[in-house]
Amino acid sequence: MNDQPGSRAELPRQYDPASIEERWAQFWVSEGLFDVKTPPPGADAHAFTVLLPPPNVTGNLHMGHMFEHTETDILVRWRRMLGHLTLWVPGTDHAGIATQMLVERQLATEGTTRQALGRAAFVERVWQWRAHYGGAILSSMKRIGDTVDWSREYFTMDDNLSHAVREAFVRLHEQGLIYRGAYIVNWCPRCQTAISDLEVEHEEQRGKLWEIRYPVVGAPSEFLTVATTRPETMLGDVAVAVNPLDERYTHLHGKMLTLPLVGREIPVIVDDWVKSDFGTGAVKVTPAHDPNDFAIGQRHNLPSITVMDETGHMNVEAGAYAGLDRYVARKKVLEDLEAQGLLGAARDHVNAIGYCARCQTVVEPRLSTQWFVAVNKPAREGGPTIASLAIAAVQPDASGQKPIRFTPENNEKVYLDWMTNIYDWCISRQLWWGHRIPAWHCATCRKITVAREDPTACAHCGSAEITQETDVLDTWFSSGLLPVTVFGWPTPDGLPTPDLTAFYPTSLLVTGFDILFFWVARMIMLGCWFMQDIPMPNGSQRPLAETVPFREVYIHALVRDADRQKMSKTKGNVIDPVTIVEKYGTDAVRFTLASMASPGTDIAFNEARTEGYRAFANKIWNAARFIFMNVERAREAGITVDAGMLGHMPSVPPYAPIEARWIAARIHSVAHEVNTALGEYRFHEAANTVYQFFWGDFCDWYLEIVKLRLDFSETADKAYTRAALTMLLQTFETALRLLSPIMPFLTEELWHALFNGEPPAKSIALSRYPQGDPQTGTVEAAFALLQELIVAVRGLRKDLGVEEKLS
RNA sequence: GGGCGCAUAACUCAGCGGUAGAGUGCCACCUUCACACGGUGGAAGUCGUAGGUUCGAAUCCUGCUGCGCCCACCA
Repeated sequence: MNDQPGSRAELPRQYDPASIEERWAQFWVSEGLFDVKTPPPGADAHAFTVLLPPPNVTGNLHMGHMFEHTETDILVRWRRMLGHLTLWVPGTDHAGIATQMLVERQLATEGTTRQALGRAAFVERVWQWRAHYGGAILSSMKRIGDTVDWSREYFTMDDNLSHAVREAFVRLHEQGLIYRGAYIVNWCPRCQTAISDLEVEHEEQRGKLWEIRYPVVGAPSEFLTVATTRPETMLGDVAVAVNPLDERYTHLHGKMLTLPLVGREIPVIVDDWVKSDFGTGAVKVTPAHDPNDFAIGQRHNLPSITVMDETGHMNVEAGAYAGLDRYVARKKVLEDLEAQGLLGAARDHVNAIGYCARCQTVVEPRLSTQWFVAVNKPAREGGPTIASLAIAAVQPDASGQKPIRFTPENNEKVYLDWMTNIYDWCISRQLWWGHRIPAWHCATCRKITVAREDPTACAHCGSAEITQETDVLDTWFSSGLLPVTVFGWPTPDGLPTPDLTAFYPTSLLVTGFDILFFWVARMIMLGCWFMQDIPMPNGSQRPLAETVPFREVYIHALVRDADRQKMSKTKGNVIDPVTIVEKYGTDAVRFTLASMASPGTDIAFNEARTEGYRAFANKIWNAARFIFMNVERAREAGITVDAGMLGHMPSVPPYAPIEARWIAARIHSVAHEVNTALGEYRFHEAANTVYQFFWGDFCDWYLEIVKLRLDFSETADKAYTRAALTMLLQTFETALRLLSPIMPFLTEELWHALFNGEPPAKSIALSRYPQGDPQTGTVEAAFALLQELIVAVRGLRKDLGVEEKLS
């Protein structure tokens, strides 16, 4: 008759997660239990701060998210219960290229395009998309019990964050660290934008290495043979390069060649970069379509001829081939060369083809004008570079401590290798969805004005003929700033905001390997760079260790399907966490993920395992039913347990029954082990330890023995029964707290019920986490002996065919 | 071309120097008043392969085989 939360009346025989989870999820949010007020300056709050990797608003949460959120939430709940001021900041990411592509796809199904819509209308469409998916993501997070601070939830294109992005851009520009220029970049002909090296996926493919004979001018019947994998680019050749030491070609140095099919004359040049032992030892130089060729072109002052447009079709410079798709052009070029007898051998050749990570189109290296961040250039003579700070941030400082620590450790090496070999970062994208670059081009003097506020005139010549740059910023430029921007950077006075003082550096980042370079590295780069100028609260210079965006990075594994396949929408093997959660209960799914979360090992998610943990939840539920039932019986017999005894680690006098001394020792051991495991991100160990304790020790042994002690008859020794009952309740209550970071819903429900609706705190999540001392093992050893004896007797009984009821 | 990871019970995975573990599944018995999403008992692995170190190796080292991943401007 009483279905209020926290009522202990008449629990059903079977645990039904659906009947309680929505209720508690709502309660946690509506009560604002995990919202954190900024502590006043000077308060020593022991903050534990985590920034949630903002999910992309490209779709709903997937199992990988739930895994990441589960691990983080376990740690966050644990830290909170340890008494830290615990802040977990949620948000969502606009995910420029990814989201734009999905909306374009949606438009395609409606028979239209973004171009037909126009920029403003298209962006409006993307905002609608974002409203839908962003909302879905946030409600899923609530459903799975993430204890984030909802009052601080953000979207990467919120006004304040956009403002910060702009400030960062302007500041880097002022420091001479942002430049614009024509360079070879990875270009996706489908997305029609530049993409970064990281957004290119390489795949080895069998192809051909074609040899083409270039006639030598003034020497009839003499040729210089080059080798290429992309013959169509020859139309843009401006030279042929050979190694200066290659004696085969010494006589051709400085000679001119006739570029086949085009007729243009191009020089033979020498460059160390050319490897004599590859191909023919002669390289065609196409500066507009190859990064190495571009570098050669720079060294030798060669022109660049672009023969392909932004859609991957040949342009007017390609003459007769203009308008052809790049692969059609390739075929035709080969045919025409063949016809002219200029095509040599076509050798089998394996090389790595680059694909756009978003749409899988083959990427084209292309000369185009882009914006870059100079990562290896100091802002002032002798000063640090962005990369140098990001390198120092993971290496031991003067005190021998690493400002940032990676778990698993080997990720540190991967990070360092990447950061030490880093190139300038191309941050411009020819997209419509994102932060527009705050630069204005002057039609009069052609110069560029970069400004904090939208200018009305050119800063150089005063002309009003200015138009804003159409490019937007790489998504990761804005998300890379999040650790500072969510806490109020930039500040008008250049001093740390109260939030920065209290919460920066954040304590921990839990994220996947796939965004180690994209995001983790960029946060370190930008965080260290901008925070070096923000003094410490006492006005002193901020040391490197206080500029880092986070002190620890935990890199989690990947969730795969039961067959170890990577989950992907195209394969159709994506597991929707909400579906699974509705089927088994959130706690069972969380427990599954935790129990399999061994650092560094991918998870093959299979439901069979979840079924097992659903049974575990049911076991806990029924243990509670049993206990509550006995509390009720005891009350009827005039025996009550002092609620003041609850909330502490069970302790027993030496004369207490052995099972009481044993379970007390066990829960101390278990608490100790679980705390240690969580401190080392060993989720599976924590989960298995509590599982083993609750089912194996508490239910199978302790509970069975306690049954014999609970005598409510008239003649019973009430003090004796009361002591047993107290110990039982105390242990159970402790176990609930121990379990609650992993199974927050069930433990919340039972905890409130245990206190009969009058718990000592609004939520079990606000209670204290059990702490235990390692045990000497004497009681445990003695009890183990007893267990062995009982098992032996049971076996004997079975062997002899004695009926169990006879005892 | 560099670098990394994994191979343990039918399945999914722990263990990582000292007598092989868990969940699921399987077999037998038990519907006993918390729970059949249960209880009790049980079967099940020459820990990929070949060597080496050690008193002792699934656990450390080396080679091999098979998967998988990351990084890379040799046309």
